Parts: sequence; C-alpha cells; structure tokens
Amino acid sequence: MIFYPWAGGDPLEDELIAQRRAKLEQWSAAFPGSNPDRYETTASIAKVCAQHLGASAEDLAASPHEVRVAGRLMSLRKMGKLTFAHMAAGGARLQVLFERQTDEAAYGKMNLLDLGDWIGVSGTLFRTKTGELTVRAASFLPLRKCLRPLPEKWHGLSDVEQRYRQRHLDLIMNPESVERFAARSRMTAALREFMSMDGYEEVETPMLHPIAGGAAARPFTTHHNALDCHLFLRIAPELYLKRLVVGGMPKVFEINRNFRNEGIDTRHNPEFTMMEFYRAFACASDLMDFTEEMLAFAARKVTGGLSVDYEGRPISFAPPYRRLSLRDAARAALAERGVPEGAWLTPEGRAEWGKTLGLSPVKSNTPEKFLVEACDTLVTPGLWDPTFVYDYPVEVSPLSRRKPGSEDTADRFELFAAGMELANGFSELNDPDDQRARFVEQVREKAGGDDEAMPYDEDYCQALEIGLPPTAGEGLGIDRLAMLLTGTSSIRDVVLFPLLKPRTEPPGS
RNA sequence: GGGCCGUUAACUCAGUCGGUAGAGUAUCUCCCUUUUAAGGAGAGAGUCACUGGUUCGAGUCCAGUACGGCCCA
Repeated sequence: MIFYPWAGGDPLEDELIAQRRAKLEQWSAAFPGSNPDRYETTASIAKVCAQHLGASAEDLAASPHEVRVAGRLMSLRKMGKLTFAHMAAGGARLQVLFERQTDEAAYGKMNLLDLGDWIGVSGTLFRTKTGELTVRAASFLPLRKCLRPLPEKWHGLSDVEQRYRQRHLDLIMNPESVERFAARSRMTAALREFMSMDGYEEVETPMLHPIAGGAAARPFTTHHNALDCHLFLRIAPELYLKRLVVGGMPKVFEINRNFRNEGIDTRHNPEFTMMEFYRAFACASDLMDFTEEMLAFAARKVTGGLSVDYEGRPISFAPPYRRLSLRDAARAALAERGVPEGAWLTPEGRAEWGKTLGLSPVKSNTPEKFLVEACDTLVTPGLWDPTFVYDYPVEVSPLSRRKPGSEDTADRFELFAAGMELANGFSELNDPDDQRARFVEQVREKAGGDDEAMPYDEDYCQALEIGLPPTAGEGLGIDRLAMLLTGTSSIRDVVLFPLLKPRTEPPGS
C-alpha cells in the first residue's frame, strides 16, 4: 500500500471513494458482462458527431441510425423517468437519453453509475427539442468504474499543480488543454512532413553520452551498471548527427529530448524537445531561408494562418524575417544607453558598464562576450516578430565554421520571437585541427570557472578527420514553438508532464 | 539564488476587527418524461499545507518549513 502523505490518510477510507467501490461491487450482479475486455463500437463519438452534423431531426426520424459508442460519463441529469447524460471520448462529447420505459430494471440500476465511469451505449440517434444530437439508449454496459470523484464540472481543474501532476484529470476536465496538445501534435507532424518533403531522413541518436557535448549546458549524470561507466544524459544530439553526415547521410533530422541540469521557469523545462537537422553542402544563410519557410508551413498547419496571437499581441510568421547583425545590434543598444564606443574593450570598462547594465560578469568578461551578453540582455528580449540575429563571435561558437574571410566571426545565427530564443543554426566547423583548438580553448574556459564550457571530444575530432562535407545545421526549440503557435505563456502548459518536485517519499525511506 | 503571492470539504471558492467552519458543484435520501451549470426539498462531508510562537481564545497575528505560481538574476 502506498501512503500518500498529502491525501489525509488512507485513501481507501474516503467516503466518496468508498461509495464508488461499493457500487462497483454490485456491478457484476447487476450488469452481466460489465468490465469487459473489449467493447465493439460502430464508431467513435467524434465520428458519430461528425457524420450526423447536418442530419435534421426529420432525417434521423425517417432513417433511424443504430450506433454503439463508448465514452466516459461526464454529466447526468435525472428527471424521474428520464435521464440525460453526456459521454466523452477523444475530445468529443455526445448526449445520451435513458428512458425508464425502455427497460425498467436497467433504468433502476443506473444509480450504480457515477460521473467518470466508462460506459458503452447502443441505441438510435435522434435530435432533442433543442436540436442536440442524442442517442436514445436501448441498452448500456459499464466498461470501467471511476473510483475517484472527478473535479467540478463547471470550473474544471484549475489548480495548476494538480493539472501538471495529474495531467489525466486536466485532459478530462479542460477541453482547452486537449486542444493545446492536439495542436502541438499537429505541429510536430507538420515539421516532419516539411522535412520529409525536402528529402530529410529522421534518425534517432543516443541520449546516453559518455561526453556531454554539442551545447553549452550543465548535464545530468548517470551510471551504467553492467558497463560500470559514468554517462551523461545528452544536452544536444549535434555531434552524433554530424557523424551521420560524415557517414554519407546528407540530410538528417531528429526530434527528441535534451536534458539540461539548469533552472526551471516559464521558458525552461529540464527535459525539452528540440528538432535538430543537418544539410550537407549548405551554409547558415541557406538554413535561415529554409527556417522561414518551415515555420510558415507549421504555423499554417497549426493555426490556419501566418499570424498568431501571443500574450495579446500578434506575431507574424510570414517570411521574410528581419535579420540583425549581432555586433551592430549590440553596439546600437549600448550607444542608446550612453555606453561610449569601445568602452567594453578594457576589463575596467566591462566591469563598470556591465554592472550598470546588469550583465552577468562571467558571461561578459571579454570584449566579444560583452557584446553577446549585451545583445542577450538588451536586444533579444525585445524581438517580437521572428528575427534572425547573425554573425556571432567565434569565441562563443566553438562548433561553428568561420565566416569566409573572417577570423573572429562565425557563420552562425539565432532566431528569436516573443523575446525567446527559438533556434540556433550555423555552418558547421569541418576542419578537425581548428575543432581541436576550439575544444582546447573550451577546456581552458572550463578550468577558468565556466561550467557550461564544452568538454574535449577527440572521438568527434577523428570523425571530422574522415571528412565532414560543407554542412549547415540547426536546432529548433519544439516546446517554445508550440508555446507560440498555441498562445501559451508557460512551457509547462505545452509539456504533458513537466518536471515538478516529487511529493512521494522515496521507497524505503 | 532574490522578491512577491498562494495553500480552507473530493472540486471551485468565501471567511469582516482574533471569538462555535461557510457556499456552490459532487455525494446520499425524496419529487420530477426533452434536460444541458436542469429544477425543487432535505442530509452527510473539514488535520483550515506543516511546525512552533503570541493570546483567555488563531483559518485569521508572528516566525520557520514544505509544495506551487509569478517576476527578477
């Protein structure tokens, strides 16, 4: 027996649950065949509703349609010899009419049903006085008892913690939640369709990494017993996907989870979904064009249009998107705030102005990083419509190829919308010697206190020695795109089971 | 990490100045053949998140803890 410390003692002793259990005990005698292992339906509730959408009361009376449907009992309105109910399944609901005259014995046993029970109903379709499509039940069969009372029918489940911890209740009670996750599903389907149309192959690469590379983030650690080795949950699939390009797969993508052992807020869940994709023989600017078309495609598939309402303001996904040079944008923002040109070139200037502007000291401790941090703090939070920021310093882009003819600029961009980072893409560094040097620099920074710096990955460098063709790659935040396309302010509302602190005592403690 | 807010019946929420714990939904009993937040009559249901303090007396005031939410870093 599990003890739920927050439930006020033994959950079986709760009066409402005890009543439902007592009713369940009478089912087998009252309803032969109840709790079946299967139930044959003629159609889903959604299909029945859709198929008879246009059928008038006269149509239905003229040609009676027999249906067998299954769903969860969501409302019961008993009026003596007549009971109206709604049953729901798959986001659709259908009214049922039970009449005592049909079967007096069965009608009397309806008090063994509770809101939330799964039932099967067979009967004939008709329309009520108010025109609602309804099944006149010839018979019904209880399929499975709901032993706990459902949340209140009118307000639904509004306690956010319960909505996340018990998502099933949220989905039962709150149609807008069902629709939000359906929209997310349409979105990932659209992205897959778009990638497939363009000839990309979907792949799955490891989540357990001996070296957590491919991004600047703190990893989760774990251990494999049989191999007795230390492993990390991946922070990015990047280095594996590029090995596939080395191996001769010119267009690959992966939609899957990454794990970053960092803070939780309305835009960050420790496990989040990213679509990462790589295209051989392309560069970063090819991907910017591609991304515009891809997001427009997804927006259309999810919302039917290119403009979405987010937090009361429209966001347009219509290409082309604005493109800002990072250094220019940062310089302009700094100048606006009275920072003299070049003040960030000295440690004293960075310290002084960094403090004034509220920049992170660690993240702004070189001239280039100062500009990146200034952009992150002063520019990107204000970017509303999708906007590319491009030309990142090489210093903060250890896996990016240098821009042709430039020593210090990487051919890299990030995409922002509603102030959020949505995507990060670049021409891939395919020079193994340069890559080794970049890793060495990262290791130096890690030693210097930057715990997000990347580890050295010799295995990856050797893969590059086999030859990575000119390639561009990009990671797109799926949860965040889902937030934008569904008008959702918190990432927890587009993740089915967001990470919350466990409330159960660990076993044995 | 910091600040603010929340936690009262299964659910949604009131609870005044510190003085016996309230409503609606749900549940149970009764009436009711076209309802749809059905309606009407009645009943049962509480570790006021937890721990401590102040007080004759705490849901209410104070401190701490837990969990959650929002904002900031």
